[in-house]
Amino acid sequence: MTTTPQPHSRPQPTLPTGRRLTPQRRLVYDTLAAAPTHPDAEQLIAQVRRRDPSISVATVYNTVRLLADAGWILELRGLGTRTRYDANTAEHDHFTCRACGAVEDIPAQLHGPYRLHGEDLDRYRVDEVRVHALGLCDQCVVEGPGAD
Amino acid sequence: MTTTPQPHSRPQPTLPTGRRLTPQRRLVYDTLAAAPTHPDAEQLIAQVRRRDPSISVATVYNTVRLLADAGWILELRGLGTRTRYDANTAEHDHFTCRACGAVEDIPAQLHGPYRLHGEDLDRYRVDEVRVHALGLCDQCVVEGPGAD
DNA sequence: ACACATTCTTAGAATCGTTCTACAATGCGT
DNA sequence: ACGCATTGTAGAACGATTCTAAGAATGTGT
Repeated sequence: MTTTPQPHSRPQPTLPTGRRLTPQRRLVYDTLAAAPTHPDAEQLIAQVRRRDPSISVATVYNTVRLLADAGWILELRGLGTRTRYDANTAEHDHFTCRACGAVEDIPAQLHGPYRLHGEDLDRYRVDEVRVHALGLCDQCVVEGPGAD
Repeated sequence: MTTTPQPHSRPQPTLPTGRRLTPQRRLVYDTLAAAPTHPDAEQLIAQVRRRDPSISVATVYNTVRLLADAGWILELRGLGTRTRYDANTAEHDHFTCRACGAVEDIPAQLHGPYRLHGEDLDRYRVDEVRVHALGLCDQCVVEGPGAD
């Protein structure tokens, strides 16, 4: 990593009108912002409960939806069966390890610009392109291509 | 379309040993191969039932899994909430319309090569890159940018 | 500080998409 | 035609997510 972002800084201090940043919500956001890999709901709930065992499943689900709508976090669908959550809202792509299932960010500057071209493009009004790489992470390559 | 593939040709006439291409399975495959957009399970079941109303939900689910394992079709996760199915197994990307939810193929030659670069790439052993574009399809642009 | 309206958290029920189970029906090799 | 593995069906079961109802907490105006 060349830059060191503050994991606890709130990128968008605005929630929809009337909605409050409660301790539970702050806890969910902070927990997610501190997670290196992008947890799914079950993992996030477990991590959050280490700090507040009384928080309910519904509160975490409600909170991630609220935070996603507000633009504080990203909901990642399609990286596997479950929805994963990502506190990094800067433009970036994702890498999934086929062996261990871990999901990592790929900084946007690590890949060249993706550009659609061709005559058929008249049919598309593209405003976002998501890139998802799959393969083996460093650790799984080391630990044993022959194992399993 | 510049090329005109035969929708009813079977790309891989091999199923796992002992598994038969039954009328129900052929119907599911043919229906999917004839669908312009990539249906989810519910849509596919409805389309299949127009030709065979007695086919069961489980049969369609079992069949798409079998066909996917055999490489006849692709399971598309992450384009929305539900899994969608695609009889086009050639390399290509996908476009999702934010307005109507339709999913279309983007031929691989319509975009430039995606290439990872940078020193951090030592950590990734990428073997596949999926690209997903989002925006508005031709029809939804025409029908009304202001009409939500 | 008090009353009030709004928002929040909680536990459990409900829902949605998908998979599993049990059993009858089918089809292939002999 | 017989035996046996494979298949199709309906419905139950399952896991992830969302909804509901009720009470608790918060903020505001006085």
